[in-house]
Amino acid sequence: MDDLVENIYAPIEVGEGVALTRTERREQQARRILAAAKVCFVRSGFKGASMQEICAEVGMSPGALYRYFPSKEAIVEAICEADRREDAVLFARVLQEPDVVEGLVLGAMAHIRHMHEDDNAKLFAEICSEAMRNPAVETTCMKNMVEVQQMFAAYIGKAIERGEIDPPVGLDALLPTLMSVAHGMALNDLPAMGVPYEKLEILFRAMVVGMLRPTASGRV
Amino acid sequence: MDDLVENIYAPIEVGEGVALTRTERREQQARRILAAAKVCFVRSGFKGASMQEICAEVGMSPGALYRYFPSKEAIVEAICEADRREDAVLFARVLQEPDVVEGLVLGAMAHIRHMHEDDNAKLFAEICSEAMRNPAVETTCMKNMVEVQQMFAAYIGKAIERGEIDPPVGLDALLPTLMSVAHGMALNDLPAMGVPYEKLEILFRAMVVGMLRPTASGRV
DNA sequence: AAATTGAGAATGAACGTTCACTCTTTCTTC
DNA sequence: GAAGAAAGAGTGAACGTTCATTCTCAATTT
Repeated sequence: MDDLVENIYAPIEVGEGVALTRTERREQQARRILAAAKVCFVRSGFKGASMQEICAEVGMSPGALYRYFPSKEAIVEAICEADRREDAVLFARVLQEPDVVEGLVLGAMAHIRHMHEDDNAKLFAEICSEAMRNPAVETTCMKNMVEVQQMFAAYIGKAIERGEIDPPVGLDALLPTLMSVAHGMALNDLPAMGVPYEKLEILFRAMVVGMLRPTASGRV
Repeated sequence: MDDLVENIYAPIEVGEGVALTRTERREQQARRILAAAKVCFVRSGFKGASMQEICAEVGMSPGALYRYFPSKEAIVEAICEADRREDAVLFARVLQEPDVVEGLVLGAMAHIRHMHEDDNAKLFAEICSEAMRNPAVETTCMKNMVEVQQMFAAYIGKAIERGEIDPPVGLDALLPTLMSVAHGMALNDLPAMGVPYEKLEILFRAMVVGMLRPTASGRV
């Protein structure tokens, strides 16, 4: 971290003397800025963190930083975009689990685990409130949510067709509710509040069973 | 709203020519400021809303406003305090319901309904992210949460003693989880997303039944 | 030589807060 | 109960600071 100042034009993370192309270096610098900005936003909030604070965190002058991002708003949007994408990728793994109840438990637990690590819950809380008044961020969140929701709708829909589960309400009500439940558990960072993962899993499974109502024929 | 400017010393909301005492007037002005500040904070966020914006919303000069609150921070804290208290009062009603499952359903639905109205969900999202870095707000939220949680712990604990329910985990894990679930459903403002109250209620009841496991003897 | 990357001072707008002041109400004194 | 002093409520310009952003220029790479 400290030796970055020594030679500012040297490759940033030198791995066995590998030289970086111009565009590679540019991308690496941009990533460095985003990582530092995330730290600042978690610490001070989107509005509360100043460009100077971010500059200090990256170890870069304002002039240099503005070569990579045209505005603070652009950094905020890039961070939200990246965070939401990370989340969507996490959920995608679920689809491989044949048992739909276990699939949802797996997905929720991965989500909660992810939020618990690296201050992601704090960032997510910030994104949620920002999305309520920043149209660009709102669009990003909406797009992500719809994407994840459609994915799960197909996953759960197939289980219904196979007759494995029999939910008391339609998918259009079931899915937003399921997601908001997982959302709440992740946002509150229950592991940080002393609730162990195992108990969380037991409870979430109980909830999912209650909502999906697995049929006798669906049981393994 | 407009005629407030005509005579600045007249009672603010004149009801049948009733004159207000000094302190009554002061309290009324303070409430007026808080109401206007809430509108601004929902619109622009705690950091995003300026004192000028709040002044314009109340129809008051900065000098006057600072007679009622010593700082912007004080207004933020007062708003958070009031919102959390409102929430706690709402939950308190639940305790009168003898059936514990119905009590929790009632509480959660009231909570969700309350959040859906008056932009309370937006304010709550703001409070959540503020609580993560503002110690004063964090304390307010914590105190409120502990209070509500203890109330519910006693309520559910008694039902366990009576043998009406048999949850798979202890109260220390059950309560935070239950609360974060209701929290998530309220924060996401599911009614605004097109999920009707009735279906929400069906799903929440199914979840609670799954988590509390009512016994045969407890059934009505 | 041309282009890229960076530093860091400078810029103007906006911020929270304070100030000197005016107007209204209340209290005191006769 | 009228006159005058004291206190309270409100105004809006002004203050010092901080903000996001830009500008000028030097160092480095191609």
